[in-house]
Amino acid sequence: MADKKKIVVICGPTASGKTGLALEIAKRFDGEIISADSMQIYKGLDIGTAKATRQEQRIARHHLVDILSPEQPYNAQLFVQMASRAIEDISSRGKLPIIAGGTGLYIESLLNGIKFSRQPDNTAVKEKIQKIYEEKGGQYLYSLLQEIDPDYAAKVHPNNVIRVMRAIEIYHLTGRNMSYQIANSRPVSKPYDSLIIGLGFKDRNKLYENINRRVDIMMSLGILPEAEYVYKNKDKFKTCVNAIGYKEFFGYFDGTSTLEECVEKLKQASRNYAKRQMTWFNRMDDVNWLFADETDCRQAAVDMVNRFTGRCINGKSENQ
RNA sequence: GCCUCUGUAGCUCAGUCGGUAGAGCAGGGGACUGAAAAUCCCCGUGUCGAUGGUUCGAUUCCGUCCGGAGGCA
Repeated sequence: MADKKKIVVICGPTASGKTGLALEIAKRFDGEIISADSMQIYKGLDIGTAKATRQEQRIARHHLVDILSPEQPYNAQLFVQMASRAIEDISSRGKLPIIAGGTGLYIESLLNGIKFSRQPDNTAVKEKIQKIYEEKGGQYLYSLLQEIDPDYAAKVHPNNVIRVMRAIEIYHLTGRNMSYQIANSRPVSKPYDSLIIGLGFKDRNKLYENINRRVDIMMSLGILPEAEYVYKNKDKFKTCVNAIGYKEFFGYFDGTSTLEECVEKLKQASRNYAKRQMTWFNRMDDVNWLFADETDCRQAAVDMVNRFTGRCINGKSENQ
């Protein structure tokens, strides 16, 4: 326990103020920020992914932002690898690693030290499974999974084709099924000594208002050219076509819907996403929740980190 | 003023040849081990516009009234 690296994690739904809080903590505690975000990793996608601005990034060093080009794939394994390395690096220089982001799977995988099995290039196998799906349907795929891995099949809904395909894929690539992977991927103890701060809202409508407002701001900042860039490359940008903020405008570029409709669609998609994020983070263990709509989050978070790190970089707390 | 259409869940609309209703979306809850900003699961009582009438029984048929859309003058 004693030699585990200390990290601070800031999670929460989109538009809850993670970026601002992370900067504040970084400033006060001499920290560096590691983005736990599946889309901010991409260069050229700034406004739609709500990256910290250039100026903000100057306040504290950012990791895992702007390091892949949009045609490159990104996934949980890569994140865990790169984030672990970044934590080592930051800690070795005596600074505090701050993980901030909204991608639940990534954060949880990192915190639990999930070891993903070695996996060779999977595109061929993926295509093969995809073809089976197109020809024989989801029910058939599911029956394959039932044979390969009855335990995992019992946990996955037959309609969840992506999961079913992935489980079949992992079996073909590694020779071991998903249940085996899950059972053997967790170390005995968690790799980091972590303080997890969750940003939540007592009143969900406040969160939704924040989201709507932020989409309007994105419009004024020029999200449209970014969206058009993704639209024009949608066949190449395999991972980031999924980003909320771009695909909602495709109808506008196709001429099948108005700009207004697309903006509404974007707000809607963001709200739905925020709710899914809340579900994920609510389930996670050891989250210290702060409610952005009723407490002074900044100060409360600073106090928490203070207690956690046992040091006080910038002197006294503000309320004295 | 006359004629036609229309008023059903927060929204868009089905439907009931008269036995008090159901989809999609929204909303709520949940799942999640290499696509995760993805993918998937569960949750539907609402004076069926108002009011009279016919009927054992009306949201459904008839009358009147009040909204809304269109057409003719």
